[in-house]
Amino acid sequence: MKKRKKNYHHGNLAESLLDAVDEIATKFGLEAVTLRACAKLVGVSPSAAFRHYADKRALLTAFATRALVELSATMAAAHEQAIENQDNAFAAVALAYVEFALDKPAFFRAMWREEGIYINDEAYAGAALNLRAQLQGGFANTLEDTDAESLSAPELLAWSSVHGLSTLLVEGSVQKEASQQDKLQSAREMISTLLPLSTGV
Amino acid sequence: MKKRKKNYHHGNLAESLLDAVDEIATKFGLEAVTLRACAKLVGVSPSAAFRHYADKRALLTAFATRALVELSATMAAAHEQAIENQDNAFAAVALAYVEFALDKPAFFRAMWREEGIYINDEAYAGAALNLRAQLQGGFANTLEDTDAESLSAPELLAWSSVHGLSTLLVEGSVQKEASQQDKLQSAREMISTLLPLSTGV
DNA sequence: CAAACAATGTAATCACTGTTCACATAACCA
DNA sequence: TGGTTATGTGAACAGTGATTACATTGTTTG
Repeated sequence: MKKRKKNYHHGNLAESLLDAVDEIATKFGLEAVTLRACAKLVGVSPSAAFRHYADKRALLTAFATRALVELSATMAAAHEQAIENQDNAFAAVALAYVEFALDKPAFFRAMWREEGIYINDEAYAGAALNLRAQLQGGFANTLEDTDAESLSAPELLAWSSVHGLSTLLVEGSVQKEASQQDKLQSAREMISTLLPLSTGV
Repeated sequence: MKKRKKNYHHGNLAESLLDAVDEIATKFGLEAVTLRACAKLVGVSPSAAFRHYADKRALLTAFATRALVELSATMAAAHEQAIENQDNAFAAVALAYVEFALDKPAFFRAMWREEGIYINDEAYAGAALNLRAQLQGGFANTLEDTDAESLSAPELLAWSSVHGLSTLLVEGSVQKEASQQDKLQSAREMISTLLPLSTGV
């Protein structure tokens, strides 16, 4: 975090650019993220970015990867704490998913869009795979886990519903005017409707 | 559909531009949709578009509206046919939702993005409301419908899961390599897993 | 230690984007 | 008929991502 001044070489421009994306996306939305704005925010010429990222799309892919990692960490923490408290791990992880989307909509939006990121990028694909494992891990306590590779129907339903609710809330298709609290409450109710899946089998 | 040639005035440029968006988005993806490309496709100067749409965003909003209307119609048809066949109406409507997303990913993508369209546009909001009614109507047979205005927990779960699965499939986060058939099969399984949760009041 | 080399940043420039403005043309209506 | 409105044109504008030749710094090695 040290800021040496007057440095021709920035030090770790790659990471700083991601911070810039974060800041701009959080403040003004993903569509407002521009290569030049990021460069200016970091205090560097626009073309400098291309030394670290082949593309704007590559930059966004790196950002999406960071988002995936953060979400994984959030879910892992929720999982751990639920086990400590002897709460239902599935419900905790599912709620953490929605909560993350509500807290950091720019992150959440950036994570999944096939157009706009390089979905086959190695780091991205790895993070996505890891998140999926995290999801299945979160479900593992409660859901029938037939195959480690493919998602079982209950697992797919769980992920789909949680992901879908997050999307609908973030995009304003549902409860546009509601408070964060109300949205979370809806999420809780939806998740509890989902719970019978976990007790069976 | 008549194409009068050499007309300085196009006739119904507004609609034709939407067709152009459709064509380009379907062929090359939503991100490839450019005002100039649409204009060229229609055979008109770029600035002509602004006589009919205030913005590029307004054009995309109109396109999203069209998509919503089509989806509503698709679901209505599925609903009707299910009743004829004495099939489960909810399952039919839900499957139609996913099927639409898979068939017309550009439409589906365009429908929901808050950034990129004017979510408060009158026509758009109306179509969205109508779709929601359509959804609740589809569920009405099987789901407990407590309140016409707000979504009940089972309704929210139903919409969320169907919407989430569609998103995950369209964005390639799940079953990226699978065939259309396999994806639909997964959808069917997920929906049938969902059924007991929704019907059991 | 200095010279060669690689890594990193800059400035100028390109094609393309959405958008605007003054103007041209056609349709409509009194 | 003539004038008003609706619609389309062409030339511009600033802003975008991207490339190129060049400048600066950090690192390695003889």
